[in-house]
Amino acid sequence: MSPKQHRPATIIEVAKLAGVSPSTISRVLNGTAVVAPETAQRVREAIDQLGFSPHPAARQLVMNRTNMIGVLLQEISGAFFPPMLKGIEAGVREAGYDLLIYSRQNEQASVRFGEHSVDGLIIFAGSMDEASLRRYYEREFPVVLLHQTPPPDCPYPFVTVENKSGAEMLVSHMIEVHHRRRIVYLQGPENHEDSHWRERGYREALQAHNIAFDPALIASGGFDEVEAGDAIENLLLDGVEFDAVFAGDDDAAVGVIAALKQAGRSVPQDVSVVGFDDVPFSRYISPPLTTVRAPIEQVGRTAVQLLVKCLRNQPCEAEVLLPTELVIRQSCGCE
Amino acid sequence: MSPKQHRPATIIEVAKLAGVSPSTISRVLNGTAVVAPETAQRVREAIDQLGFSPHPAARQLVMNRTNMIGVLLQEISGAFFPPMLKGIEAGVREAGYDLLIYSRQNEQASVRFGEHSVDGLIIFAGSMDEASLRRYYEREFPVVLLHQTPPPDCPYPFVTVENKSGAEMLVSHMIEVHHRRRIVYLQGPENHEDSHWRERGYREALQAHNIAFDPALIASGGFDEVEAGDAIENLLLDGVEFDAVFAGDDDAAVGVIAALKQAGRSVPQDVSVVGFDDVPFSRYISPPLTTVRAPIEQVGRTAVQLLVKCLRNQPCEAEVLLPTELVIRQSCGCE
DNA sequence: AGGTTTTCTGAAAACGTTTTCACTATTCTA
DNA sequence: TAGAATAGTGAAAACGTTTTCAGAAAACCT
Repeated sequence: MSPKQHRPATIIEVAKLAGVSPSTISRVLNGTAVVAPETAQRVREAIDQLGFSPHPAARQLVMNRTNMIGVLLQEISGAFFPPMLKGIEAGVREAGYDLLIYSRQNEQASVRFGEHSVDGLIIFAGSMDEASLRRYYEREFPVVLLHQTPPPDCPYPFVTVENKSGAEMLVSHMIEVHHRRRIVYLQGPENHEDSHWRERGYREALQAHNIAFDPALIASGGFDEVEAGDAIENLLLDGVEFDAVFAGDDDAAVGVIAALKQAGRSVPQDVSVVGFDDVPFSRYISPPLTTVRAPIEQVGRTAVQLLVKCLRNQPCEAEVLLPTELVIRQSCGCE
Repeated sequence: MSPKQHRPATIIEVAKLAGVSPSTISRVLNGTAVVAPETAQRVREAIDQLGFSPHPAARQLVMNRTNMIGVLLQEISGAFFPPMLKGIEAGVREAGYDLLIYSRQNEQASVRFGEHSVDGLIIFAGSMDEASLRRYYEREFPVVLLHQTPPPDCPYPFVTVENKSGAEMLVSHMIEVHHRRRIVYLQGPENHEDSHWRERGYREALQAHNIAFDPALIASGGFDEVEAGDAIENLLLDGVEFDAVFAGDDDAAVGVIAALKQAGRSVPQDVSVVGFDDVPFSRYISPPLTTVRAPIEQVGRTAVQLLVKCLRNQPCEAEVLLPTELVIRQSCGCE
């Protein structure tokens, strides 16, 4: 059908073939003005015949928008990101945009990243320093934050989950039904807001049950399987007594369980272990993991929806907090 | 530092400030010609002062390349895609490109997708029909295929793993060391090439040990947890006798194990179960899964490297087959 | 029937770069 | 010292769209 030309057809060739001006082609393409039905028909035929599709760069240049949404994150790995990414992808698709992924493993985010490469940016916690963020804000560049509250002087919208109440449910459960009293908490990466709120929930649950907070029971698990395993190992080596572990997240929990077994402690008889997030494999590990379900996919999708509202200059929530839900399995000691 | 202008600076303003022509700015920006050291210095200062960065669309328009690589896949979920994506991301980053993700959940891939939006495309098995693929080939659009051999008339490069020998190792192991003779194979999604080769390996292992192939032992597991579980349930209901299951992949294997336990069969005492891929959680399920390690991340990275070679008109392998490796854990019956 | 609105279309400017070509000043060659 | 090569720079065309403006033809009014 279409000729074997190496260069794809341009709007001008289509115009010539249809016997009209480029303006008219543009109009039927975008429905931006009414054109006579017969003309439109001729144009459509010409388009088909040449297999024409408009050059995005040309369009971007004149319209000053790319129709792309960017997402900035630290790394794709872990059990946590895939569902989040999936939600983002779905949201982006629904809204008719394309998705540009930036994972800056360790490099600093380029100051001017995405400035005109994308129409808006979704930034995951910790992927960008405050200074850069502020620069975006000054330029009124659309951004929504994920699992991170913005600094007060650049009030970007953000979406996250109810970390504190989730954590509270978790440790209250271990205290109330399994009578645990010495519960260790494994912190996430430094300055990770999720970790901060989970620790708050942990402390409040302790307090509500009149259990004194013991700093010796806090260690760093990095939301990471091996780091968490090492942390537990060290605790054991140091002779710290504990009968339960709130691992921070599910990834860390599997590391904890492995380390505990390795050391000859049985889970959940000797020590209860709980995670956070309810990633897909949590139900399959041994013992099946008691955790809190975070609507990860929904977080991603919601973020996109917020961003799109901003892009359309529609009013948009300043923050959304998605609910979490306790899911009891067996690693806490339940049957 | 930079003025609070709403519109970012253009190359022309930089040129004015530095007292040179736009051409010169372009030259120091791209190092495309030698410019006097003092001039270059002045230009760099002007660039910094205005916080200038070139508009990608303008550049794309004139250079006719986007500096983006696209990846087309069906869905981000499953344990398989994240590592693959991670590898792709790493490769893309290394090569200095950006990554555009297209997941077409169920919609057909637009015929002209990516034609000028990306410089090249990585297409995962089954994400594009042959007709569209052929159209790309006619237009000499750079593509590399993932886990799929191209049709003979469009010999695009492809990368995949040694499915056949991996499967062979797996079932030979079950035959030789665990004396299994009635081994079911759960096929993947229809026309999935990985599944095809794994079945070949399965059959050859059978044959090598003089075990007759029994069609009753073949069912469809879809490389999916619940589909695989259902398949096993049905086999059990139909009274089919078997003492081992090669589940097709790891996702399916967890479904199989769950279904077996549900039915009161113990794994691995009553029946051996093995998967394929060695996704991260495989070691943590109960019992730990015997499987074959496929270098998934490496597959993604290699694909990008091939694609980049094509983009640079360097010679590039027509196919690369990454080796697989047996990893013995306990679901087969080993200790 | 004459004026006014409406409908449809085209010319041309703009978007922000890269690149070719030509030109000047400088350095080299013999 | 004259001519030739070289280094450094600028003017302007090109990339492929969208959009503003204005004009022609057709339809509508009274």
